[in-house]
Amino acid sequence: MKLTEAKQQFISNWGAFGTHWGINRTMAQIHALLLVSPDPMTQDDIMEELNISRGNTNMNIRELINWGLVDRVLLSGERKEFFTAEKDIWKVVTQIVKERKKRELEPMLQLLDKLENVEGDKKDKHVKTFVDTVSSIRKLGRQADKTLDRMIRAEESWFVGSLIKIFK
Amino acid sequence: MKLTEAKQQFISNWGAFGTHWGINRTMAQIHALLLVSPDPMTQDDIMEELNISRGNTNMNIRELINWGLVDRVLLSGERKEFFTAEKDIWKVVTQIVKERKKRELEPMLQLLDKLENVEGDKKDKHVKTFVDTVSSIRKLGRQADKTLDRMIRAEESWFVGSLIKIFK
DNA sequence: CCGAATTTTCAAAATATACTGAAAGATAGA
DNA sequence: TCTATCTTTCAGTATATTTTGAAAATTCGG
Repeated sequence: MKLTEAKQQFISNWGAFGTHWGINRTMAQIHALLLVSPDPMTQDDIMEELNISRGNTNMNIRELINWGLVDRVLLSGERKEFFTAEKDIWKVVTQIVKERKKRELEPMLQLLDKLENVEGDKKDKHVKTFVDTVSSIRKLGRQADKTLDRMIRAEESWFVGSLIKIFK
Repeated sequence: MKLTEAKQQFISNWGAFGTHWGINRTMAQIHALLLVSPDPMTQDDIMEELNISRGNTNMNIRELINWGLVDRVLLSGERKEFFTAEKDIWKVVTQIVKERKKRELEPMLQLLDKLENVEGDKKDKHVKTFVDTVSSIRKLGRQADKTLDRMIRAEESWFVGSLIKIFK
């Protein structure tokens, strides 16, 4: 397979993959493109390569920057802004975990804390089932939260341990 | 907070949470409802509780059954079908991991294997960056795949280890 | 086998999400 | 400061996804 075709397949599949995880197709595709591009690219480069509008490109680059996955780069002598993606996949994963934890897991845990204190008689099976379920989700969530913190700090844990051997 | 209100908040937030992870709102809400319901429910119960149509209810229940998160239950003397959700959260998580691995991770790994064999001169920096990126994603993915297998088998690993202490 | 009860299907409608492109805003060199 | 270049915004449009509801299919007791 030729590079051009391989690149297209990678980008298109990465986009589809992203949509299964609540990430919009274009954002995932821009990320994929930058991941496999050796040099920083401009908005116009990206627009052209992916056949998308200026507005769309701009919006999704910004979002990628917010997620900490893409950086703005200024090349001396160039007026335009260039963009580049972090290539160390372990860092990419860590960054995504960090953000999703903050945006989704933590608010969910706060909610569960609140819901666990529902009024009512624990002998009522409806109350009991509700409290038990919420409580077990909360516990699992808290545990995951702690573990992910450890992973982010990249100091211990099996996952980091086994992966660090491969990547560092 | 009263049970009714708590239940509603749980269901509605679980639905919103799901959408961030590529799961449709209704499916997540039905799951949430069944999770906190002590007894099996019929389609009509669910329709009424969540104010959704028969078709929608039916389709999403089926999908939850496909995911292995909900079971059809036949109560003796009852013509209607009843539905119930697995309440053991660890089993729920394992089941979701198992399915997503099969549906998303494995196909992605197959693609990456193929793409890593792109033609071309490795000294060309475009080829090199492509191959390096694909290769590092593939390696991380393979590692994750193995680890998740272990987690599914629930026989070892930090995560299981630390969680099993809490849940079993 | 009949027919009422129940479940499933799916085309059409509703809703939610993403994308475009032109205009406004910002920036930097002359 | 002025102007050409580049970036950002956002209302309108397009696309994708979800939901409805009525009709078709299935099921089960008699």
